[in-house]
Amino acid sequence: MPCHIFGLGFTRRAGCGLMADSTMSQVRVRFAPSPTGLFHIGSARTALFNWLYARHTGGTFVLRIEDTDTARNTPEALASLLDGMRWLGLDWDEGPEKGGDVGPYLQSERNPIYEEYLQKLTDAGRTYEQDGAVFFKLLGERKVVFDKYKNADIEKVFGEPVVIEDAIRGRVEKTVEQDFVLRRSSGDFGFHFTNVVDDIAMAITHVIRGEDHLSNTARHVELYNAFGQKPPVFAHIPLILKSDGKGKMSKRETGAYIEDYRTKHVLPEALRNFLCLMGWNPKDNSEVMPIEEIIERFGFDGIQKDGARFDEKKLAHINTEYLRALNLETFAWMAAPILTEAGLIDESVDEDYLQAVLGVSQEKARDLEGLPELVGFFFTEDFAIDANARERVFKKGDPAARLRELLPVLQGLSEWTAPAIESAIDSLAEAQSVKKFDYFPVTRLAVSGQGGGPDLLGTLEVLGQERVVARMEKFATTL
RNA sequence: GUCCCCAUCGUCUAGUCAGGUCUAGGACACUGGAUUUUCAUUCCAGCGACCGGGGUUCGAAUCCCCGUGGGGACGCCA
Repeated sequence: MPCHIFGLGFTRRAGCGLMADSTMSQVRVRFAPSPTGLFHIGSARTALFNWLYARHTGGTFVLRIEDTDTARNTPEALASLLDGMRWLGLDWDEGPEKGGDVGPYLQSERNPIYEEYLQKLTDAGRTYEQDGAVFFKLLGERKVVFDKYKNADIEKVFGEPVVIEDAIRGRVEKTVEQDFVLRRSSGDFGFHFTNVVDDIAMAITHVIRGEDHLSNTARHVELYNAFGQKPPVFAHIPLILKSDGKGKMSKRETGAYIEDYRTKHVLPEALRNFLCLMGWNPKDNSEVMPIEEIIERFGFDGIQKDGARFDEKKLAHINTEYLRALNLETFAWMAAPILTEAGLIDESVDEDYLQAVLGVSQEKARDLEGLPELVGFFFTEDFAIDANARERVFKKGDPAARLRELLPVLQGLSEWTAPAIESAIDSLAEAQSVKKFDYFPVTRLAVSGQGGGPDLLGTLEVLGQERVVARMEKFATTL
């Protein structure tokens, strides 16, 4: 069967098979980053939207590494990228480590393919060489004009505008005014060329990328036209803007890298959910929802046109919601390394005790990052008494007296459970004609050094009678 | 400077394509109140926006034009 997706009559490549008959309408999207730095939040969102669209349509998600800039690529950047993708749960169907029928998936290994395509352009008279580089020759009238931005005379081409069919923005017309480089004098191929060639060779049907590429797209359509190829559906998604000030979220912005969120122990599912909401929404006020539901509902018509400012407070909120929703086993599994890292526990920790601590603490935790601070007193006798908390506690009533009254009661308690402790305090309060409330703050301060924290009765139960009594006695000596 | 995209609460957004149901809805943040052992949680309430000006229309957040504002691109980077 002739391969008709290559208009210029290429020999059949592996990719052609994918386009045969019944799978003709199969969606194929790609994420095509260049490994030149840490995995950026904006890139991650682009990857996410491609992934969502592929999963939504049952299509294929291709990961292609655009590493043609040999001077800037690093193996670390590639590792950061693949790691970040995995961390966010964005699995690719074809690409590095995975293979596929239209590989290789590293542009640095695709030179023969580029040579072949370049030859077609040359045969069609659409290229020329200048200063050792190969340029794409636009069609149209040429004039040398003064360019104010570049402050120089340049040759401009006045040709027909190109039409971009954008799934989000509609029909966009733009004229490409200058020839551009296909192959650099170094011998490396340029971005516009490799990007388009690969999208053709990999049978990409939808190009979902940041709006910053919209003006490049005109050049790309010129190439598609020159190749006699029908351009894919473009979908230019809005940029993520920095949370304050001007401009898009760029390098060196706080929170610009996926790595930042990993070190802060943000839950990947929470970050992913938040990122879904940056420029897309399901139109019915739903926000926090399982990824399966987002996949189900994702589509171009829910995508916003203007840039979205990054709001870390909303991310924090969504992260808290995910954290609270975790079952105890998962919560414990995630918490253990963080507590270990903070030096609070080691391998010798009693698993049941750890579970009990986390059980009473989970509903108070806002994030995993702050967990060591929240539960530190469970694991050491060497905790500080918070000065502000102490001041507040001693501001009203006679907490010292309450502590001295409660101490013997707790000491003599035969059943050490939260309900038993509570009823003991109830009886004591009644006998002393004070409110039960009066016993709590000072007790919390004595056993934890804090003014707030996990449920007090639960905390006492988990801590155990011996330690509670000892801590109260120790605290009493400071009064 | 040129070209392209965009324009609803402080922020993310619904509503705009098919004009009336919008005294513009939700969420985050903020403020107040209730509950509570807690500067936690939960609940309730409040605050708070259609960028401006023209036009079309009985009627415009919604359509058109012009301003203005924001974003992006203008590399032998991707």
